[in-house]
Amino acid sequence: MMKRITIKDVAYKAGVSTAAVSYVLNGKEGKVSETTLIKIQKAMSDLNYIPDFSARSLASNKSNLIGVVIPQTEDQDQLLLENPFYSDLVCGIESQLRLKDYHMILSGVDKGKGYLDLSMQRNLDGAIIMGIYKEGFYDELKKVDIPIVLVDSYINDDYFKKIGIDDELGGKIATEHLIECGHTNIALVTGVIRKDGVIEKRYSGYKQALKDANLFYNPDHVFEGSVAYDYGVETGRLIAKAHPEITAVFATSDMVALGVINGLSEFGKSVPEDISVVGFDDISFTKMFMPHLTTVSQNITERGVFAAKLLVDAIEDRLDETKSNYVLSIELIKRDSVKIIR
Amino acid sequence: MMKRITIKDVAYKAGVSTAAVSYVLNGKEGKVSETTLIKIQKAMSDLNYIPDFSARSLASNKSNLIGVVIPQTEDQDQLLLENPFYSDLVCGIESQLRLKDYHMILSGVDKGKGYLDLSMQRNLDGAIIMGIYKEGFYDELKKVDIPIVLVDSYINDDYFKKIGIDDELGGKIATEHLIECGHTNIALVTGVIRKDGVIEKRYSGYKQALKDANLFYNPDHVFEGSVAYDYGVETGRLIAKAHPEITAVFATSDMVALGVINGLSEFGKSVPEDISVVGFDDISFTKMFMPHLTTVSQNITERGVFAAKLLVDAIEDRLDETKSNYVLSIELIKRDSVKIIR
DNA sequence: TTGTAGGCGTTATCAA
DNA sequence: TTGATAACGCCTACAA
Repeated sequence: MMKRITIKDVAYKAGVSTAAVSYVLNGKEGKVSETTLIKIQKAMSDLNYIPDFSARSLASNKSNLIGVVIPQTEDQDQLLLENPFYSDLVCGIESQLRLKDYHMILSGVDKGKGYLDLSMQRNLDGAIIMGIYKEGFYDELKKVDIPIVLVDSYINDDYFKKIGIDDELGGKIATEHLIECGHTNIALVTGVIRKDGVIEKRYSGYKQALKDANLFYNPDHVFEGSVAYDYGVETGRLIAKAHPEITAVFATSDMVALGVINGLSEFGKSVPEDISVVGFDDISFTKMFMPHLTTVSQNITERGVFAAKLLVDAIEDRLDETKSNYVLSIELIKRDSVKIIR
Repeated sequence: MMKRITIKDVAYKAGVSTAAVSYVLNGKEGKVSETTLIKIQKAMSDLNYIPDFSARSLASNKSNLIGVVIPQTEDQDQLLLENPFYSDLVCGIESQLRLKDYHMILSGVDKGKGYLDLSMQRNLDGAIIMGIYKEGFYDELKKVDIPIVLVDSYINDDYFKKIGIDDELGGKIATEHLIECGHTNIALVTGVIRKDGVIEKRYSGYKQALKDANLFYNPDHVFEGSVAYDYGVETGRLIAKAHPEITAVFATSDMVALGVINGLSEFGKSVPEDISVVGFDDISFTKMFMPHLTTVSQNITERGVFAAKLLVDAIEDRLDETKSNYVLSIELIKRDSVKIIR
């Protein structure tokens, strides 16, 4: 192991005190004279000095570490990174954090255990949490007292910065589009509708659109299971077999939409000829899938970037304290999975 | 912020010295008596003690942090996490690391900059590097003197632990399968063939299979560009338009294979009826794609788990020092994208 | 088996 | 504008 170059070595070489070095390290301009600044900078680069963040964190309580939490599979074993929605988000977050000189600890959260441990152990400067968790989880989070950005959560608590989209509107425009195209029997295929979750809002939007169009809301046409691909397949089959009246499907995630399409096709139903499908998310994968999916786009990577930027701003104290909800725009992208039937 | 509980508080509450607490913290059994052990444990849980890893890292040079590096997009901006191959791998790594009480810093590496900085700053205990980088990168890595696991690299240096598959064999069995099915004009669609990379080996396997079957190797049938989806589309179109003689394609990644299939279909060619395709990787996506892709499976998530396990073993010094290459098994998964033509 | 105390690399306070 | 020096929380000889 190469001997570690410390602030002392730099100070010695530059002929100044460690305090001076620390000042320039932390960009405390004005604390040192031009000449010493230059001496120190030279010494640092000559010696190839690399600061030790552990020491810095110990002394200053600032770690430049951000915790990023994403949901896990049911068995709490694997991260849901295979879901392109989350991986896109993480990409955005990472690129922005790196830009701002932060590092990211990506992890799931163990069942039972909370996130308190990790945040305290590592002196996290902040955290980005995706998905929704049980109540106690958030209470714990508050105890740590660091800035936290919640992605896709309708938790009603101004302590947290929340970034999301207007999910209700999303559900509404997706459904409206189908209605405009002449569909009246529109199924909803969705994940579990839980309080404070995005799904609940999309569901509301769906119902609202039906109501606005004076269409009958049929609970039998709501298929509530999961937003994963497999549930889509299952439901697609079911619709093909048992619901000839259904001519369109609004799926609350692209993944489940793709599943529906494949499930339908197993029974000879094709999209959009026989049944129209609208998805939600606009994951990068959809471009590879035939037919190209009409979907509600939410610019996922950009959201990751935004979340990271917001968090860093909060950490570095240049944020409007009062604002806690940030809503990004969405857009219906019309592609080839919807047929006009009148 | 809740006042931090330190080792001192615990010691005081348990009526022992801080040293004793530190001993039990580090599982130095035998250093403390049964009774003090119990007292300390009680004090720890009563006070809800959470150790500070920064301090620990500073004092002991052990951070329980692992660096994980994955390749980035060309512009060095975003991680390639949208590539399910990497996200699956990361899932495997994370789950295993969490199990062993390590955390993961996931990052790309900035152009120009090396990885030395991050590893030194954070006192990384080890690193997992995916993909291949330029020579200097590895030299730097060695300077840090921590265990390193390389995924998918044929770098010839025993300093690093390498985990991979027999890519040459993979290329061979994929091609052989096509040959067995009667194909003689088999195109190769692949990423850039670079030294010490996996692609080079798969390419060798391809050539070897042709040779073994006394088939003519036609350089015009090698399409070398990238392993990304878009290049596949492009090449699929090209083959459809300009290469009627080609009846089969071996694509060196599933992503590019899917691209080829879609590119072909744009010109009315369907798989496997008109052209057969074999992929490589067996990413989780393939199950959603029609036709189901015949591919060389490499059990990606498990590889991630294995890489993490290997690294932790190396860090904790229970590894056979002499062994530096670990080769995991692969398997040809026959699905629906290959047609028997004789 | 237990406790004391110095040190890890940095920041920050306070004098100079 | 500088420089000693005491924290920060933990580990680990060394001594008791």
